[in-house]
This record gives sequence, C-alpha cells and structure tokens, in this order.
Amino acid sequence: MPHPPRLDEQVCFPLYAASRLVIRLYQPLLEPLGLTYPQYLVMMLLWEDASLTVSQIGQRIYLDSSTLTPLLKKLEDKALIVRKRRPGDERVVEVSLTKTGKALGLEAIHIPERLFARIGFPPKEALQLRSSLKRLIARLEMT
Amino acid sequence: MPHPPRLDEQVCFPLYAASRLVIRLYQPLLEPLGLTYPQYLVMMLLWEDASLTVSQIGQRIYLDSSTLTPLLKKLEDKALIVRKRRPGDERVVEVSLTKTGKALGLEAIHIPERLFARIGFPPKEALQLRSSLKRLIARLEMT
DNA sequence: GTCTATCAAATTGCGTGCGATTTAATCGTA
DNA sequence: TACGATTAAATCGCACGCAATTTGATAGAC
Repeated sequence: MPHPPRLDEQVCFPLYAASRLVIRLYQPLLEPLGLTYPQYLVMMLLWEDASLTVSQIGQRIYLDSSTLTPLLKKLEDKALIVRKRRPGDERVVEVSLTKTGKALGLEAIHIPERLFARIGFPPKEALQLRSSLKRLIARLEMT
Repeated sequence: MPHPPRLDEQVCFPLYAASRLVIRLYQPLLEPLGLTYPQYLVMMLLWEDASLTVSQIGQRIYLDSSTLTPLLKKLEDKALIVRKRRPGDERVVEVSLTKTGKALGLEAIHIPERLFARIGFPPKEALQLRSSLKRLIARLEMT
C-alpha cells in the first residue's frame, strides 16, 4: 500500500534532529569560550594544524567560502585567527591561529568529556554510531 | 596526554556533516515539488495528520514558533496549507492541508526510495543507524 | 606576450534555527 | 469578578548554509 512519506520511517530526519539537539547541548559549554558550534569546528581544525587555507577548512567540514568567509571574519574580530593572502598566490587566503586562539584550545580540553557526560549515551554505542556515520559520509562524498 | 579537541574524535561532527550532506541530496528531489527540506518535514506530518497546531508540529520536529511561523507562512503562500486560529481558544493556530497540499503527498511517494537509491547505503546498516539515532534522540529529549 | 580558461574567495539573496522579547488570549485564585 | 500568571504565536536580531554570481589572480594555449 503506497502512501506519502512518513516522518517515522525516514533516516534523514533522526540525523537532522539529533544533530540539532546535540548542537544545542554544546551551546552552554561553548558560550564561555565565545564560540558558536561551527566556529568551534573551525577552531578544532586549527588546534591540530595551526595554519590552513579557506579551501582546506571547507573540504574538512563541508562548507564553502560563502559560509566560511563571514565566519572567519568573526573569528578574526575575536582575535583568535589571522587571515592573510598567500604571497606568490594572492588567490589563496591562509588562516592561522593567534596566540589567543591557540590558548583557547587549552580551555576547550574538557568540552568533549563534559558533553559526553551530559548526553549519557553508552560509550560503546557512541563509537559504533560514529563509525556508522563515517561510512555514511564516505558514501555521500562519492556522489 | 591531554590535547585540545580534535575533529576526528567527535561524535557530533559526523552527525552534523551527515545531516547536511543528506539534505543536499534531497534538494534535487524536492525542488520539483517546490519544497525545502524543513518544509518537507512539516508536510510529512500533515500528510499523516491533516490538521495540527503549530505547537504539535514543533514538538514533533523540535522547532519553535520563531522558526515555524515564517516557514508555515511560506507554505500558505504556496497554497499547500491554511492557518486558522482555533475558535474557542484564539491563542492556538490550527494548520491544515489544502487539497493542493494533500495532492502533493502523492507526488512525494517515491522520494524516500529515490533518495535511498542515491545514497546506496546498505539497508541493514541504515535501519541500525536509524534505531541508534532514535535512542540518542530519546536521551537528548530527557535533558 | 596576449587572451581565454580556471581557480580561490568574496558577495548577494533567501531560508532556516534559535535566544530573547512581545503580544494577545485564557486560566486561576482570591 | 478583577487581576496577575500562564500559555501559544509572533516578532526581532543574529549566525549560519547554500545556490548563484562576481571579483581578482594565475595558468595554459597559441
């Protein structure tokens, strides 16, 4: 019996809902650092690699310059990063951590465990969920 | 050895990334119906229950009136729904399907399977992912 | 060397999300 | 039956996301 799509039967909706609900939980943890969740993602990349181009950041978190440019400007206003055109290829903008931005990484160290404690999801299932999501993302990247 | 949070180790990021990537895949399927993804979610609810209040919709998809009001007005502009204050309690707004809106449900019947085909994710793993996400959402709802 | 194609960011316009506040209606209780 | 509390939507301000276009710089073909 064919019928119009039902919310309960979808896979995408729980993805969308869970994503937004978890980001809401992050909020009170990120607020003391003065970061939004997408800003936090960019900072995480830079805490690992202190300098990246806009494109490299975009490839890692699946955002393009139309989203990143304003976001990066906000991080620059907060003095967490600097943006500099690459000498020798002025098309490329290099984003790098400032001392303040690097220091913020230390303040963020306990965020993941605090978030995890709040959710109270079984660690085993969390790991399995993550690996399942990563396989899904790998498939989505192909298309 | 404590270190700043790393993107690879997070559970939330794959959630956020997968959600956005899947929504992107929906786009070309929804475009012929003239719907965005969140609008599609609302329509799915109404295809099941032809009349719901703004609050009821919000509870089901975790959005509040500040997001829903403008979205519902757009659906009304497209003549897919009507919004009417409830006689007897003027605080409540009843959202109901128009004939056009109901008819659109038939055009949407094959969207889920077409999307699923595009992703090419093993059905077994998809079901397991969905149930895991639903458990996660249940935990998130408690807080 | 010039001219076109390509490339990286930036810009623009629109649709969410969401915290915070406002508006209007109803409820509860003295 | 007043009147403060509560409730449901709406409004406002700000920060994403993303399609489409623009801007400016470099690369390639001739």
